[in-house]
Order: sequence, then C-alpha cells, then structure tokens
Amino acid sequence: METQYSNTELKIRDAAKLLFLKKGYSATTTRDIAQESKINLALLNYYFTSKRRLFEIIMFETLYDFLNKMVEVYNDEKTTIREKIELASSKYIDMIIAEPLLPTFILNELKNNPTNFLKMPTTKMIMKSQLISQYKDGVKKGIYKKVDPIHFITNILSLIVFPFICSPIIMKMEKLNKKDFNKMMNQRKKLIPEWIIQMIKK
Amino acid sequence: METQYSNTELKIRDAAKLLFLKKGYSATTTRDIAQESKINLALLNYYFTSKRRLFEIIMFETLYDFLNKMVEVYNDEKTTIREKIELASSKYIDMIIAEPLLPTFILNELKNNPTNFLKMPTTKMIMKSQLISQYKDGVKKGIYKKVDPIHFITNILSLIVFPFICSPIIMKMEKLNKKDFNKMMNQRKKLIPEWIIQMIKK
DNA sequence: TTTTTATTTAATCATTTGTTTAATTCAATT
DNA sequence: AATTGAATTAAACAAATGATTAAATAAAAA
Repeated sequence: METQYSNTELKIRDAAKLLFLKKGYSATTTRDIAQESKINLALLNYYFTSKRRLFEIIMFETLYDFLNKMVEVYNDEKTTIREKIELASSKYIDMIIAEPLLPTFILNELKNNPTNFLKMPTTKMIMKSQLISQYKDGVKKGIYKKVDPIHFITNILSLIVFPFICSPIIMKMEKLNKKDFNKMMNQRKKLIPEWIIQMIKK
Repeated sequence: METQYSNTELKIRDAAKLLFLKKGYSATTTRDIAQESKINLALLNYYFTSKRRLFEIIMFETLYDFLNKMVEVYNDEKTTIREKIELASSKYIDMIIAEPLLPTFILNELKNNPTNFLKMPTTKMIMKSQLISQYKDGVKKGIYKKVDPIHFITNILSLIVFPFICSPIIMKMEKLNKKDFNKMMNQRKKLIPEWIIQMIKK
C-alpha cells in the first residue's frame, strides 16, 4: 500500500477533497480545484482524466478510511460492550471534530450513488461484529431487552453522528459558537455510553 | 394565507421541489425543471425571475412547514412528556416516510446557507417549549437526571431523524428493501419514547 | 552532451446552462 | 368584432464549464 504520489497530484487531491466536502460534487468546478491547488487546469485531466474520476477516487478513499476506523472498534476481542461504546463515542467524536464535513458528505453522496457503498467490504461486517454478538449474548442471558440489533447499532450511530449533521441548527437554537458546540460534543463522549446501556438494560 | 397560484406556476413549483430535493440545487438545471413540469423553459424566469429565487421560495416554504409541524407537538399544554415524545416519534416518522428526501435536503442546504434558518421564528421557540420546561421541572423534582436540555432535545431528534438519513447504509447492512425499512421505522415509534424516558430517568 | 520522456502551460474547443428577446397565441374586456 | 394585456413559444445570447491540444519546459536516460 505504498503508493507514491507526485507533488502536484497530491495538491490536486487535497484541494479536491476540501472542495468536494465543502460544496459537493456539482457545485465544485474544475477551475475551483485548479485555483485552490494552484495548478494549471489541464493538470487535473492529465493526472485524473476527468472530474468524475477524481471524485470517485477521493470518494472511495474517504469512505474506506471512515468505515475502517468505524469497524475497528466494534471488533476488539478483549473489550466489553460498555468499553466498546465508550471507545466508539470517544473515537468517532474526535474524528468528526477533526473533519466536521465528513458525515454530511458521505451521507449525501451516498444517497446519489449508493453503488460506491456496495464495493465496501466493511459494510456488512458491522452486523457480524463482536459488539453485536456480545449484545445478542446479553439478550440470551436476560440482561438486555430483546430488540433487533439493527436498532441497537442505529442508536449508537444516531446519538454520535446526528448532532454534527444538524450542528447549524443546534448552534442557532442555543447561540453556541463552534468551540461551545465541540465542548458539548465532548460531554457526549461520556453521556452516550450511559444512555445506550440504560436503553438496553431490562 | 390564500395565495392563488396559476396552473403552470404550480407545475413549476412541484417539479422544482421534487428535483431540488432529489438532486440538490447545483445538480438541478433549469431545463430539468422545464422538462419535468412540461413547461417552456422561459416560463421559469417569467414566473420566478431566476433559478436562485425559485429555489429560495421553495426552500423557505419547505423549511417553514417542517418546523411548524415540529414545534406544534412540543407546545401542547395538556400532554405529558411521555405523550409528547410518543406524538413526536409518531408524527415525524409518518411525515418523513411520506417525504423521505426532506431531512437530507434541509440539513444539506442549511449547511450551505444557514441564513435561511435565521429567518425562521420557530427555531428558538423549541428551547422555550412546554416539553423543555416539563423536563426542567422533572429535574428539579429529582425524577430526571440533570443534563443540559439541549442533549435531551438532540437525542429525540437523533433517534427519529438519523435513521432516515443513513437509510441506504441500514438497508445495505441488513438487506432490507424500502418496505422493510419503513416497517423498522414504524417499530421505532413505540421504542423511541421508551428509550428516551429510560435515558433521563434516575 | 544529446536524446528521450515526463510535466507544465496557455490557448482553445464543444457543451451546457441561466437568462433574455421578440414573436405568437390565448383570454378577458370593451 | 376589436382591443388589450397576460401567457406561451422558439430561438438565441453570453457566460461558465469540462476537456483537449500543441507547444514549451524540466527531468531522466543514453
């Protein structure tokens, strides 16, 4: 996996990712990308043949990295359910604070082109992860309520990711700036595991 | 509020809303709209002066209707917290099942243009609603845990809305079709109130 | 150094896209 | 029936946009 990119190729990648995340595919022009990366317009096609191809490359990489980081946590053999949820909350929130445009971008371009997601091997792995079998065990033992695991995993994701997606609304409602909002999300790192556990407990 | 639209004006509105919701602003062309509504291209500018203006009109109406339906539930004087959450779950889920592209559209175009949201009077009303003061009362009485109400309201919205936004992912993970997915969301109408109550209970 | 290959540039092409114009049709009023 | 204003149409314009070309420069190989 040690692909070597030329300097200009990297500059184009970075600029394109930034703009695609910020404005989406259609609203981003090749000239925008050329300007942002300070390269000649023709170099975009020289290195990536077309805008569409450039987008798909970036889309794939972004999705791949994101999903990998997600699944990692769920499959740790040694940790308990609670620890996994704590880790997930903490890691995902950090991850999205570092790259806040990610969720909207992924969910958006996914809606337009769900095919890209099919190619990702990690997608189905989530439902077969350690976390899910630990939850099913708990149900069998009568510790947890019996609810379809899809709700369980959906709830975790919802409580972590959704606030970022509607951050403009939250910030407006509560007159928060970005720093305040991030503080709020950092609080949630501890709150979400508590909530989730309480939700499933009998 | 009895604005009268001509027939063609309505046709343009409907087609535009459909396309803007499905593909977003930039990916929708004026010719797309003309074709979808079966009107002459020039009529778009005749009735709405520009694509941008047409978009803003539709955006405003959509947002306005959406927010109004939301706040309605939270401000009922007679219902309990539990009933409000039950009503919210039920009503919002029905609403989004009927118009599944709504959440992504709103959250998306909001990110690009948060100004539109400022104009909405209903935004700040949520944090001053009956629901919130009932929750604060519960905290005072020691029935509920003391957590910033913004988390409370965020959680309700997250559990209701987020699954729709990431429905392509959920459907892929569980091999569901649209009907299955809606069934899952209908289950959540009863589950979400339980979960929320358990989350806040001491 | 010379030759060859890879990279970069400015200019241009062909479509697409938002908008306008001028002519035409339709509907209501006199 | 004649007139007037609104609604509709086909055609075209100008700017934007994705892509290509051919020439120029830099880097690598001979």
